[in-house]
Formats: sequence, C-alpha cells, structure tokens
Amino acid sequence: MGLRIYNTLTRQKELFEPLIPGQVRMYVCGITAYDLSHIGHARSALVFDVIRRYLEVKRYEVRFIRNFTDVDDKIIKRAEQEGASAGEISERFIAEYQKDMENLGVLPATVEPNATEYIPQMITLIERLVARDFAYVVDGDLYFEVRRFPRYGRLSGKNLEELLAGARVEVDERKRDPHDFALWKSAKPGEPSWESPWGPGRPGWHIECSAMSMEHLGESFDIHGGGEDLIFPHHDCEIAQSEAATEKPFVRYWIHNGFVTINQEKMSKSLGNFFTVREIFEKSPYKVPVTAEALRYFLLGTHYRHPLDFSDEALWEAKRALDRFYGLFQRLDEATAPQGQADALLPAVLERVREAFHQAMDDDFNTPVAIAELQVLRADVNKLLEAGLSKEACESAREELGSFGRVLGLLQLSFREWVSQIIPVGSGALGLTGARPRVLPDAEIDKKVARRIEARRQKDFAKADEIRAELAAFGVTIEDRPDGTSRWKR
RNA sequence: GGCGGCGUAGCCAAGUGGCUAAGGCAGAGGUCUGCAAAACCUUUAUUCCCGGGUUCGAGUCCCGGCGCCGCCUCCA
Repeated sequence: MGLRIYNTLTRQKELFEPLIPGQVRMYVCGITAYDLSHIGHARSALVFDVIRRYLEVKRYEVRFIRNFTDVDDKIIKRAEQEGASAGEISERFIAEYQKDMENLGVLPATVEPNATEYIPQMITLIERLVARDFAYVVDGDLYFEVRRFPRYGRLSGKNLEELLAGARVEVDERKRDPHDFALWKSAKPGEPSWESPWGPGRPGWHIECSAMSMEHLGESFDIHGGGEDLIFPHHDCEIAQSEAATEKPFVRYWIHNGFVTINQEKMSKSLGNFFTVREIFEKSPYKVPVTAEALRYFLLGTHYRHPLDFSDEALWEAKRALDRFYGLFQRLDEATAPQGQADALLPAVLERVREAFHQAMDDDFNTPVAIAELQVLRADVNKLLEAGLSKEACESAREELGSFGRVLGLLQLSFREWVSQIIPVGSGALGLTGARPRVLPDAEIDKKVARRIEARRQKDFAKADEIRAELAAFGVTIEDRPDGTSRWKR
C-alpha cells in the first residue's frame, strides 16, 4: 500500500514515486514579506509541514525548500509609506513570519531562501531563455513569450484563446501577447535594482521560484506546492519558463491547498476579511502552545484541498475536542490498576489504529480521517482504562497517541502544560463571551482542594460544595475520584 | 464569458459503485457520584440540494436544474 497524492497537473490521485528512490525533493511557495501573515498563510504552511512530516514518517529523506519573496511591488510600496528601505521591510516581516511559524510549531524547512540572494541564478536562467528565443525586450523590460510554449496553461486547464475571452486582462500593447509575463523589470528611480545584461532592474515574480527551486533541487524534482490561487498564473509561468529553459519536466506532483474563508468568502488582504496569526495568539485566553494546538487541530480537521471557514467558535470547538485527549492523558498518568486486567487487549487496539491512521494519511494526506481515528483510539483506551490498565500499558498507550500526534504536530504537551495555560485577565478574549476568569495559582488551588477533601471526609457537603463553587469562579473544575481524593483542572 | 470546485444530521466534517453513511462539537437519556465533574453506554441523517437516467445495486457514475465559492489581476 503506497502513498497517493492528488496531482493538480493530472487532476487525479496518483501513486507517489519520487524521482530518486528514498528521497523527496519538495518546494513550496512561501510568502511575500510585506505584512503580518494571516490564517490562510498559516494553513498553507501547516499543510505542507504535515505533508513533510508524514513523508519523513514514511522514511523518505526530505529536502524541503520554502522561499521568501523579498522584492516586489507591495514591499516597495510599503517601504515608501514607512520611509524605510524595501530590505528593511522584507527583513522585518520575514522575522515576524518565522516567529508565527515557530509559535505554530511549523518545522523549519531544509532551506528557506530569500529571492534577492539568487539574482545571479535568475539572470543565468533568463539568459538561457533568451538564447532559446523565448524572451524579448521591450523598453528595457524582458518578457517571456507564451506563444512559444504551446503547453502554457496546462496546469490550470486554460488555453490562450479562452484566456483572451476573459476581458479582465489589461492589454499592454507593447507585449506580443497579453499573457506574456515579465522576467526582468528595468529599474525605476528609487527602486531596488541589480545589474544585468539588460540593464539595472529587478526580477519578475515567477522567475525567482524557478531559479531557487532548480538551485536547491535540480531541474526536475518531485513536489511543488502552494495555495490554489498560485496555480494560475504563477505556477503555469514557472512551468513554462523552467521547461522552456531546460527541456526537462519541471515538477512531478503539484499540490495545492484550499483557502481559508470567512463567511464562505476567501480570506484576503484585498477583501480586508482576515485574521492574522498574531492576533489569534494575542487575543487567545490560552498561552501559545495551547492556542497553537487548537488552531492546528482546527486547520487539520478539514481536508487540505477543501475550503475551510474560519470562526472563533470553530477554533474553540477544536480546543474542547483536544481537552478530551488531555483528560485521557491525565488519567493515563495516574495508572491505578497494577494488575492490568485489560492490558492484553491493548496491542490489538493500537495495531488497528496504526493501520487506519496510515491508510488515511496515505490517501492524499487525509488528516480529518486520521484525526477521527485518533478519536476512536481515545475512546478505546478510555474503555480499557476503565477495565484496568497497568502503568506500563498506560505508558505505551500514551506514547502511541503521542507518536501519531507528532505527525500532525498535536498531542505533544503534558496534561499539566495543557491545563495550566490560561493567561491572566486581559482584554476581551477572542470568542470567549463574558469575563475571562481570574487565575488562581496552583498552590492556592491545591490548598482549597485539600480543605474540600477534608470537608467531604466529614460529610460536610455544604462546605465542600461551597469550595467547589469558589473554585469554579476561577475557572477551576473539580473531579472526585472513587477513593475520596480529587483532581482539578482549569 | 471561459475553466474549476462545493452542496452529507442543529453545527463542523469524512466517505466517490455494494456490509449497519466515519469522527468531532452541541443536545437527550442512563451507569457512576453525597450532589457534581470526567469517563463509559445508549440516542440524534431509512438518507446524502432538486429532477431525470445508467446499474442487480448510486451521496458515490451520466444528463439537466437550483444555490454557493474560487481562478481568469497581486494573492497561501
């Protein structure tokens, strides 16, 4: 049984076979660094993070490149607005992005190149296109001539005639075809520029990804990914210029993630309907690891190719679902059945889930099903725990859940970490109606819980209930054990 | 206008020809408990937007509607 991946190029799921057995070379289009990242960017990063992790679980050696576009019209514009240089702007937002990704638990890529560090490679690539007569100059700008590349538009399923019918293309009379795209733009006053055979200027957007991917992965590689809005024109242009230059197939598997929407509409800068990753963390009543995990669980709960509607309510629903896993972890930590009456049943339960989990992930990275299998495992382990699991069995169950979780970047915290992660009173918490509960230090809670245990021992239930209500006001919930002791959580 | 996608329970979301339509959240009843909480058990879609068709058999394939969304311009 092998991994099957939906390939945008062929519009079907295909058995994954890397060019070099045992190795995977993948490139994902990263961000243009001119502003804070929103949840849509987070989704893309997370999806490819999980794909990368799963490929590694499948024992592939993965070489994973995720780039930054650090020169571009929007960066230049922002730099003008702020009286800074384009380099300062891109540097700043690359750092902000790295911080968001770290908070989200997105693993660093093997190489995270900045476009401006690859100008010579871009120039070399463009020279090859010029030599092969795929490029022409107009007023110092260099264009790729799409008519010379008959397969242009194949990835997006478009052809030039149909594209022309769409009246949205602003026709530049100087170009031979409206869809010819810039490989090199001549410098305008005040703009960042580099020397080139065509005069000082800067690269077009598409050429950077071709140059960086080829530099790090070779002229043909396995996986190229990005958001589905990049299919056209960006990825079609990449294919055209790369294959025109090399005469080799550029990429074997094209993977595109669906959008995050707000009220069913694409989340985007231009519509202004976006949440930044930063504000999710800032407004969350929980500390970073817990918020990150809730966001991850939420984002992976929908298949990566489908649209996903974001709402704070849905986010906290994910948090509640995770609470149940961590509740199980708490009980597994306690492991109160030395005789382990149900131990013998555990291996079969684990084996079944192992199988189902991998089957789900092998089917085009079906994380919703994979998560559902973890939920089934959670329920199964709960049942066995009730029947009696030894300390060793509890540990192996916990370990197994952790190792499945690791693939998705979930379930890596301890119960204590999960549950002690409320942030003290702040401004209105995102999505939490009413006042945020004040936070009581653990020691205070332990003291009150001890007093309550004593009250219960003396059958002073009025007092016990009073203490419980008091704690509830601080967002602390009590669970009494059969042996008269109590555990708490918030 | 061209190309593509989606429409499954109160909500979210898998399933793309065949056992009883996964799983989560929310709800109801029960076991447990001093009462709770948590957990567990039971329960919540005779039915998958609508209408035809193919098939022994269809959310699943085909045709025609309706609704929503995306790409065709920068965009994860």
